[in-house]
Amino acid sequence: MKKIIVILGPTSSGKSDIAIKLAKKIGGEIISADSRQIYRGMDIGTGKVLGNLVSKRKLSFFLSQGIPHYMIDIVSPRTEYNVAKFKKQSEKIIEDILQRGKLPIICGGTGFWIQSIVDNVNFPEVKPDWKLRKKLENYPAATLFAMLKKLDPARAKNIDSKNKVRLIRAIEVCKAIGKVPKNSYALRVTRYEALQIGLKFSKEKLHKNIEKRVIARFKQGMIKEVAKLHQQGLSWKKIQSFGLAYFWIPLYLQNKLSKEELIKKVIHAEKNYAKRQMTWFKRDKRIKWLKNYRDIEKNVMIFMQ
RNA sequence: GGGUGGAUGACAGAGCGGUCAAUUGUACCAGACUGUAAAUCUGGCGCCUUCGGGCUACGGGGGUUCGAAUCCCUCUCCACCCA
Repeated sequence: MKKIIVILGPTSSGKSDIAIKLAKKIGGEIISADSRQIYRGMDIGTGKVLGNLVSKRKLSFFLSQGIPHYMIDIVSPRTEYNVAKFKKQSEKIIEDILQRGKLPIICGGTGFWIQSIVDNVNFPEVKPDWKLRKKLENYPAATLFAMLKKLDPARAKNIDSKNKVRLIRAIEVCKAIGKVPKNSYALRVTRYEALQIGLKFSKEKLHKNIEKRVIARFKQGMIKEVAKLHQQGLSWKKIQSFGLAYFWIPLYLQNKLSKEELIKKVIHAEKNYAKRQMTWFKRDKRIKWLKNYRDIEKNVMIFMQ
């Protein structure tokens, strides 16, 4: 089976550096699996550009050395993007990389997106029905759950009955194609043989890294970046929907928050985010958790043989 | 010096005689996750437990009461007002 490498980990774990080093060593090309780095104009806040990670100059340096990065800056922040699109698009890229005899390295922190490729998750082809969604949003979760139960008892069985976002999507799929296709959540036929490597840190170390990085980002002009996005016509609400720093900075720019509070909030949000990421990763027992680059390289070499 | 209002779990803040180990929010811990995933959602959160319950708790001390976080007295501290 075709082989791919995955480098994953929580925010601030230094994934990018490792991935680039590895790519250079073994002739790899990098596919970013990051749900926010896909957007153009969101550079500092998403960690695309940063001191101890990959500065813009550094990034182009590596690019010029023939290590391409895919799935970065691919759409405008106005675009509705999602896992299904990510999966389709990056699988094409993976095939292309493999065809050229190179090694695809998926690098990122968006667990769901990584899983979509590793487990070949099959998403139903049902586009968002905004009118329906708007209507359903008014109902309480219990009502939505009852609706779904009638439409598709099988899906109702394993859905989170209190999560409106999920319930609405499930109902949407049912309305469009009868019910949620079974294989969309039960059948997994893998397409690639993936070596998933996780970068592990103690919580203390990770928190320190996060603090350092957030402060560095502010120094680099993260606030200006957000102001610019707004100038370009993105509403505060839209910007806030991107989460973390993008959630809090608009409040500061509207004078609803002091700078000191802002920095605190962003650091806190990043730490919580890292925790959520780890919760996701922890349950995948196939992930090999490693600490230093040498071990990673060794494991990759063995895997490649 | 006089008066008034306060003191509640990590913090904020409800409760104002029993149904209170104490609403709620935040923080913290754990978890879920199949087309929004940096999103969305769930559970736990005094101590002990053979999971029946037991113990210690709403600033300190004392009292009233079958019963007090809730009422009374007093002390300490805080806030505001009058001197």
